[in-house]
Amino acid sequence: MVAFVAKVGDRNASSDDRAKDHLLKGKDIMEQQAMRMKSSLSDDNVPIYQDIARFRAILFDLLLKPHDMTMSQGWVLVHLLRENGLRQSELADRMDIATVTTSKLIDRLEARGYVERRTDPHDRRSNHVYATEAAKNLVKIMTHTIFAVDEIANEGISEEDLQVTLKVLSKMRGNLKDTLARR
Amino acid sequence: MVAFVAKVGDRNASSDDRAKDHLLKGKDIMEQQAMRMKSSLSDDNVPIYQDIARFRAILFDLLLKPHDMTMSQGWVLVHLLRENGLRQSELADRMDIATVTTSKLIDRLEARGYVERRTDPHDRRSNHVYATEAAKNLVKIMTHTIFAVDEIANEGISEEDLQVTLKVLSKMRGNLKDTLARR
DNA sequence: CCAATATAATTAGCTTGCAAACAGTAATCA
DNA sequence: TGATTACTGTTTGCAAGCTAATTATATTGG
Repeated sequence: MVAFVAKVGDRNASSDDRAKDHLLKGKDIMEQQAMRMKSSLSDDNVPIYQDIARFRAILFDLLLKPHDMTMSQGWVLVHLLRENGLRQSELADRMDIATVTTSKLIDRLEARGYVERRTDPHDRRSNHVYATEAAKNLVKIMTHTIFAVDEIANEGISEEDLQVTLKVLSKMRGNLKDTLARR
Repeated sequence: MVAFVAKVGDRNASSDDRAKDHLLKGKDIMEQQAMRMKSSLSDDNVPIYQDIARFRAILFDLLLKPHDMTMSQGWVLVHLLRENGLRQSELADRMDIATVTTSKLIDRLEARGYVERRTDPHDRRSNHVYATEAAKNLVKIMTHTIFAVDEIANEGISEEDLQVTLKVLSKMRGNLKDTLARR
């Protein structure tokens, strides 16, 4: 399997490209080369974040299916049982998703009786969302499912390497979040 | 910020739970505890794979928007320019996505003239997909975009830690893929 | 040779995510 | 006070992913 970066590297080095390159903001070729080596070992490692997230979601939803629940909806309940009565916008903040996404997640949860919307009497724009009794079981199930998925994903990985990885991923998330926040 | 695993840990240790625990397959409490420590530093680190994938996709699509392209569609073109004429099912294999997803991605790309379907004369069930001339520019843009996203995401992370992380993520992807393959 | 099975692509229908546009409400400032 | 500005949530419309079912074609076993 040939590395993607190696394959397209030559094409990239053309003066034509250099001239109209605004994505890399005028870094010189050597710097670009260094960055390229750093950013990904091979083409197979570029979409790896997407792949892992997708596989984890499939596995998660597979394990949650018998309990009439999905990963995303489960996370809503986890957040609410930690801070019950959050406004929808606060919930969106906690989960780093758009308010419109929260809105639809709550629709589905409310339809099945897991949560309840109550309008704030002091600010009638706001809905506070409360987890119902039915939701409480789900958190135990979520906990089990998280462990089950992690157990599978982390098989054969040393504790030390895993710690480094979690530290790095945490930094990455911060970098990306900051960039998207100030766009 | 209190760790999720710590908060729900006590509830988990109840004998009731242990009895009907089938997700963790009878591991004893100490083992569960160890696994718990290993799997995630805190609740904030559980959905981190989803977050990073989502943020990367948003950033990717933001950078590709001026070029009338999305991340997922761009990857199709990258694969086709490496192995032109792949069948749809082969493309799905390469990208680790379902064939139905490939089908729709190709629909959108074909509508804008980036790819072309040609029925296999020897097996009329199969379509071979060819990238057109219009697609070739996109690969250069994809390359730039990958670098731009990685540059942002990897800011302030040591080369050494990044290597460890990519090695770990690669293993994780393998673990998850294998598990999903044999379900 | 034909019936059963397998494979390739699509259709239908769902979830989760986004952006843009809207309505309703609250807050600010002139 | 009244007009403008800002915030909260929803509607609409789309992309990208999935499963399940369908259609058409190949392959295989009896």
